[in-house]
Amino acid sequence: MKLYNTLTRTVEEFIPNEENKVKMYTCGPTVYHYAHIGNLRTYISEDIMEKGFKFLGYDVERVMNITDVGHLVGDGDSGEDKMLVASKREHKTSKEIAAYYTNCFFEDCSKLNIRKPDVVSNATDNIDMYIKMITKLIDKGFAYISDGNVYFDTSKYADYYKLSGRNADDLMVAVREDISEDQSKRNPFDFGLWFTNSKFNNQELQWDSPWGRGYPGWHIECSGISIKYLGERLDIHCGAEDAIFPHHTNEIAQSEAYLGHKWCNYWVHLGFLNDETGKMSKSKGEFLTVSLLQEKGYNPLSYRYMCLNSYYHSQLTFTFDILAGAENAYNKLKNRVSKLKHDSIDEDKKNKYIQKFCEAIEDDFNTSNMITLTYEVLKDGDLSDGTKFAIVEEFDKVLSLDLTVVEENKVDADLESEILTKIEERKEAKKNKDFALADQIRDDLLAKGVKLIDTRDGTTYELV
RNA sequence: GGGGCUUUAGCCAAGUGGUAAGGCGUGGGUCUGCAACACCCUGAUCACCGGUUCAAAUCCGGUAGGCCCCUCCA
Repeated sequence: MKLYNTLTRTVEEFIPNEENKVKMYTCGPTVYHYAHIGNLRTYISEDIMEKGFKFLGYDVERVMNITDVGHLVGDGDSGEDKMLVASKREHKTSKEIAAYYTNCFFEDCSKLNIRKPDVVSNATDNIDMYIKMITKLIDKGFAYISDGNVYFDTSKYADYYKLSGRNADDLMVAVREDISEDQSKRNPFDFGLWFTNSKFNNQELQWDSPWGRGYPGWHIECSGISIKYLGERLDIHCGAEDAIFPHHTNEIAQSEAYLGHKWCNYWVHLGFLNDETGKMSKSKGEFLTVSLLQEKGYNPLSYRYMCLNSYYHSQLTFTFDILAGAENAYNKLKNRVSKLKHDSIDEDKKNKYIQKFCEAIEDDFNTSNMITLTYEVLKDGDLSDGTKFAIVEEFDKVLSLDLTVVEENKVDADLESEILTKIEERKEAKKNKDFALADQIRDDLLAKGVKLIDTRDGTTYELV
């Protein structure tokens, strides 16, 4: 199994801590608003990883957090906590906001056939763990208290920059105009572990701690939840590429300082989905949600197909033209599978393709080649239809494109008999060379959403 | 200012040393009363310059463009 590791910037052979077992942690969403399809791309990729490992026979334990506290609003830090803004906007409590958008998030995931991880944990449900970690970090000298807040001292942790490949001298402090430097820190890149005295004073969610009533910093959340549920040695930590610095950098520092040994061996970063102007965001341009795609008539799985057509590590640009192309390809592919007869299955030939599919998984989750392989199967004149179908069914355990799922004919009995009558009438009209009538019948049905398909064996229909 | 990633046909995209997978679209054809569907055929020397090599899209150096990050983001 080959995997690109951000720690070394190379593709490495994946060796888990425990044989045949993968412990993976995946950074989850901040639930103050709907997820856009760029957010969801990350979870599609992680879903492929989880299912890919399982397909290869690994026992996968996967954990995801839900960030329901401690995030700032907008692009600057002049505002308030994101959860708070949402609660004001919608006249709900932070808890209600989080519950509502968490639910929406998993509904979107479901539409994209993203499996819900085994363990999903709210940031606010693990406060005791953060306090335990912060206490130990202070005891060990890695953290200090200043102006009521607890900070991690980056100067005490030698390998602080190993993930990001940067160094302290070259980093700019508060590089963005709308961000001011926190004067309470000893070193400019120290980060907050616990706040009792933040610049955002009306934080709704607060907890008692040894340092006073307050709330946790963002980074401690992922470390805490990961260690709590997956233990001291993690195999894979996933997240989007923008989290490399500072989020994942800080996670490594605080976790390894806390544990006293190496924490995670493989860091996997998912490429962004950009729009034509660059990074997709909720405040800029069209807010692209799964629901919006559906309103525009697209199948969410076309978007999944679009994502799987490329390498998870690369950036991808979204336009509706590209999505339309993907939808076209997806529909054609699914259509071909649906026409396969369910005859005999040749297990040997099937296994050869399964083997090739495993090789694509082992090639750092080469989803593009998984799809290509699907086309190869369908084209292979040496395979029976039943064998092809059985192979595609196996592939779809990872691809999750519903390739072998037959859409239910949502036609009620009355409409069906009407359609069949019309088809007979049209057949009669064609026989009498009354093509005007034949075309009229075809157009009438199409207006009702019923598309006729003429074949050598007669006329069938499908709903459009 | 610094760090990282990236550049393959109209579009999406695979490919990490041996003369460019796959898909969408286009064009042509078969089928059809016509059309749709389906099927067949159809396209690039890999941003540019230089180097290493018998041999480079693939390695090295440089130039140009794009994207991400530098205390909110998937």
